[in-house]
Amino acid sequence: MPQETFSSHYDHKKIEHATQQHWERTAAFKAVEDAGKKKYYCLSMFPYPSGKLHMGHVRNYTIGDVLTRYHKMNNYNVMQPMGWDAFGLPAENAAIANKVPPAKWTYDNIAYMKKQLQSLGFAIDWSRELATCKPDYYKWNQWLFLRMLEKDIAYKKTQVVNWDPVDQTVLANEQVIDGRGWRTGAVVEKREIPGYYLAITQYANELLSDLDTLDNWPERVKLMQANWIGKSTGVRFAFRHDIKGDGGELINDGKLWVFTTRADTIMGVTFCAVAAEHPLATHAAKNNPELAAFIEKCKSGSVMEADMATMEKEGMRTGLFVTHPLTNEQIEVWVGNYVLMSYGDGAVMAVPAHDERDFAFAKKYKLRIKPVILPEGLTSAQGQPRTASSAIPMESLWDGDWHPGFATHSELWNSGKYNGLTYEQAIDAVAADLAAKNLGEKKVQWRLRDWGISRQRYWGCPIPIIHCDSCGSVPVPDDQLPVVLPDDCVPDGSGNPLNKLPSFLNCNCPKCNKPARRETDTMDTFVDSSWYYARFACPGNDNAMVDERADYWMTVDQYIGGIEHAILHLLYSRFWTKVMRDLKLVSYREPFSRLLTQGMVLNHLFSRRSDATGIEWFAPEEVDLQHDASGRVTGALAKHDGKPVDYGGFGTMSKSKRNGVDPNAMIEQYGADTCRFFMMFTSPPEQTLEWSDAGIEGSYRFLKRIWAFGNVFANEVRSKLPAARTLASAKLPDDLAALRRETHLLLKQANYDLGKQQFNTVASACMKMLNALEKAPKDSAIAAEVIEECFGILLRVLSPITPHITHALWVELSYGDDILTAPWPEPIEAALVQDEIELVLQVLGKTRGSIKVPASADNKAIEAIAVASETAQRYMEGKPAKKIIVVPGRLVNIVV
RNA sequence: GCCCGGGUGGUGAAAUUGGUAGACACAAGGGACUUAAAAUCCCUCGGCCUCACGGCUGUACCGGUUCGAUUCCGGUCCCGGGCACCA
Repeated sequence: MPQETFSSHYDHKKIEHATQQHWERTAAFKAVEDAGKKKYYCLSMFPYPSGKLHMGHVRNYTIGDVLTRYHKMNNYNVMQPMGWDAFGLPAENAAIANKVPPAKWTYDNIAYMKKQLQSLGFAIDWSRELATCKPDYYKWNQWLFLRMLEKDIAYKKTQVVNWDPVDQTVLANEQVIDGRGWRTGAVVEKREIPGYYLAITQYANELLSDLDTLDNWPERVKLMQANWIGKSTGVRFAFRHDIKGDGGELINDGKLWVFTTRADTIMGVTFCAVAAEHPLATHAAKNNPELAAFIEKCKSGSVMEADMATMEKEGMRTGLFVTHPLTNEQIEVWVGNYVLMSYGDGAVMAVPAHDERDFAFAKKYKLRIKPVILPEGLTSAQGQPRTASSAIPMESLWDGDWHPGFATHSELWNSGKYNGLTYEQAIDAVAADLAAKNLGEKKVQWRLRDWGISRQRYWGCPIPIIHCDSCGSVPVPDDQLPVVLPDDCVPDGSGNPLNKLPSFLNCNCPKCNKPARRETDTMDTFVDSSWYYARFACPGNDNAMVDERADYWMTVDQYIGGIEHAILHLLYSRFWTKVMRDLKLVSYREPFSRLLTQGMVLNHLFSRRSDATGIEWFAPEEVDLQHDASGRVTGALAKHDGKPVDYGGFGTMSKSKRNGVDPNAMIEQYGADTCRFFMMFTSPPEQTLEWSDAGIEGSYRFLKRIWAFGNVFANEVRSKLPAARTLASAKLPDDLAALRRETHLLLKQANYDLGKQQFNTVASACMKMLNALEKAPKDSAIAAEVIEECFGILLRVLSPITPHITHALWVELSYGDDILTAPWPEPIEAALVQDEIELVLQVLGKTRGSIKVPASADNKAIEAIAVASETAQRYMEGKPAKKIIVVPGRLVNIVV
C-alpha cells in the first residue's frame, strides 16, 4: 500500500470495520475438524441474554478471545463457539413488568447482544451458535432425562419450596427478601410438593476422586467442590422408644434414628432434637396446642441454608423420652427449628458440651451439659479436669463459668469404658458396641444432596411426563419428543401459565390412550447449561444428542467463566458428563480439562425497600453519591426525587440489581481494541474488579502511539531497510543491542505470563516495548532492521488483545497478509546475553547499593567483589563478614 | 453461621510466591511547545526527618520464624463469592 494513503490519524472505527470485514471475507474463525492438527477448544461460559452485555461479559470473552488467538498463532486448530443460556427467571419478570412474552423478549435480547459481541471482534465461529430455549436443543434435555428415568438416576419425591400464600405461587430464593415474597410482601411459607430429582449422590464418590485428575483447575475450585460434596464418615444409630401411634403401632418401629460425625461424644448426649415434620413431633403435637403452634411456626420462613444457619435457634419440649442405646438413660426429645427433615433422618443427638450449636441451645433452655472430652493439655491420668478457678463438673446446668471446648484432638473422659480413648479409637469402639446391639453402624455420609430439577415456572424446558389417572406418571415416548413449550404465554406472577393452557395441558396417555394431563413443571436451567459445550461440537444433528464430531473437539481445552459458578454449574456439568459416559454417549470422564475462573466485575449497589413495593434497585447513574471525610461512600440520593437510597457496598454486576455497565458507550468512543486492552490491562483475570473506567484514556493513548509508531515506521524506517537482512550476524552498537535485548527480555516475560494466563503484565510488556522503540535511533540500515524485528514482535504479542489495529499495521507495513496466521514470536537467546550483570548489595539484610560483576563470575568471585566494594566497607564498619549469602543473578547479603 | 478467595501509594496494579517493594499505567502538580486551547513531549509523585548527601519507616492489624517476609506460621479485623429455585 502506498505510504501516502496510510492515515496518520488513528481512526479506530474505520480500522475495526475493515478488519472485521476481512475476517468475515476469509471465514477466519470457521472451525473445521482436522485430525492432522492439534485442536484447541476454547469456551467461555455462555451468557444469559439479559438485555445487554455488561463489563463482566467483556472481561470474560476478551480473556477467551486472547487465549483463542494466541493458540491460533501457535498453530492449533482452534474452535471458539458462542450461544445463549436462554431460559430463566428474568424473562418472566420482564413479562410481568412489560406484558411481553418471554420468548420475544429473549430473542430480541439475543439479537442485540450478538451485535455487541460482534462489534468487539471476538474470534467466534458463529455457525455453531445455539440457544437453549430452542426445541432442537432442549429436545435432548428431555431425551436424556427419559434415559435417566430408565436408569433410576431420575426419580420423583417431595421437595420443600418457598410458597407465597398471596400469589399462590412458588418463589425462587432470589424472590424471597427478608422472609417475604418480593411482589406481595407476604410472609413466605415452606411447602412440600412433588418434584423430580437427579441422583447426583450416586456419583458422589467419583465426582470427589476425579477432582484429583483435574490438574489444570484452580485449587480453590477443587477445594470448594470437595467441601460441597462433603464426604464424612460417621455413625448412624437409634435411640429406642415405645411410643405408639393412634393405631397402636410403634412409631418408626420404636427407633429414633440419628446420624453423627461425633460418635466419640455419644456419652455426653443430654437431649435429642427432631425436625418439625418428624413423626414424633407430629405425634406429640396432637394433644399439645402450644407445640402444634410452634411446629406451624417452624414451617414458615425461608428454606435457604444461610438463613437456617444464622437464625435464632428455637425449640420446644415434646414431653417424649427415648432410651440411650449405650447407657439406657432416658433422653428427652425436643423439636428444633434448626433440624431439617430433608437431612439424614430429620433428627439429631445433642451434646451441648462439645457442639457449638447444642451448647447455645442448652444455655438458652437450661439443659444439662455433660463434658466427655478432656480440655486440651490434660490427660486422664491427671484425674478430675479443672478450669482456672474450679473443677469441671461431671454434669451440670451451665453456670457461666466453664466451657470444655469443641475440639476432637483430646482424649475421652467421663465416658465409662471409653475413658482415655482418642477420637478415632472412640468412634470405632462406639460403632462396634452399637452394631453388637443392632442399633447402629458406621456410615459414610455425604453433604451433597440429590439435584431437584423441577421448577414451577413457564420459561424453561418442559419435563416430558404425562399424568394419567389410571397409569400414573408416564414418560413421553421418544417419538413424541420434543415436548414443545408454547412461546406466546405471558406470565403474570401468579403461578405457571401452562396450568391455564388447555392446548398444552390436555393430551392422551401414551399407555392407555385415555385423556391425560401434561406435566407443567419445567427443568432447572442448570440442566440446559450442563451439556451445551458438547452440542457446540456437533451442531445441527437432529438424530442424536452428540455425534463423532464431538469426539474430535471434546474435551474443552480451556473453559473460562466467573468464580460464582465454581460449585453448582461446574459440578452439574461434571455429573452430566459422567451420566452421558455411562450411557455410552461420550468416552471422556470430565468435560473441562483446563479452567480459568475469572474474578467478578463489581459495581456499587443502591436500593430502597418498602412494604408496598418490596425492593427497588437503582442504577449507579441514577443516584448522587454521599461520602464521608475519608472519601468512602456512605449513602446516596436518588436523582429523580432527591430522597436517600440505601448503599449496599459493591456487588456483582447484574440485571436484577441494575448495576451493570453497558460497554456500548465505551466501544463507540474508544473502539473495541481500547476496551479489550483496558479490560486486560486493568487487573489480572482471576481477581475481583471494582469497576471504574478511570484509566481508559491511557489505553486509548497507547493505541494511538502504536498507530503513530506505525507511521514512523512507514515514513522513516522502511526506506532504510536493506534488501538483504543482516541482523542475524551483525555486531550491534550498544544502544541497538540494548533495545533488542530489552525487547526479547520483555517477549520472554510476556510468553511466561501468557502461560500463567496473566494478561495485565502482557499488556504492560507491550507498553514497555513501545517505550523502548520510541527512544530508538532510526538513522541507519541496521537500526531499521532492529526496529523491524522489535516492532514485529510487539505487534504479534499485542495482537490477541487488540486484533484490529495490529492486523491493520501488520498488513500496512508489509509484515504479511494476516497476522492471525503469523507464527508466534520466540525470544532469540543470542539477543539476551550480556557481559556484566548488576547485583543488589545488602549488609545485614538491608539494601545498601549494587555491584557490577562479570556474567561469568562464580559465587567466590562475587563474594570477593562484594566485600571489597566501597559500599560494603562503609556499612561493615571494619567488622569481619560472618556469612555471605549469594542469590545468583539477584543479590549478595553480607552478615557481620 | 459454614466453605472459598482477597486486603500493597490519591487510583488500577507489579514483584517468575523467601531476595532491590511500588515496574507499567491512571490521576495530580510543575515545565516545554502554542496567540490560546487541545494534542504531544519532559520532570516530580508512599510517609517522616534533612538545604542536600542521605537516614528511618512502610505491603489491613497484632505477634512469630529468618541473614532477609507482600510472600511462611499463629491470631484479629474488613471486603467479595458460594450456600443447592438468580444465572
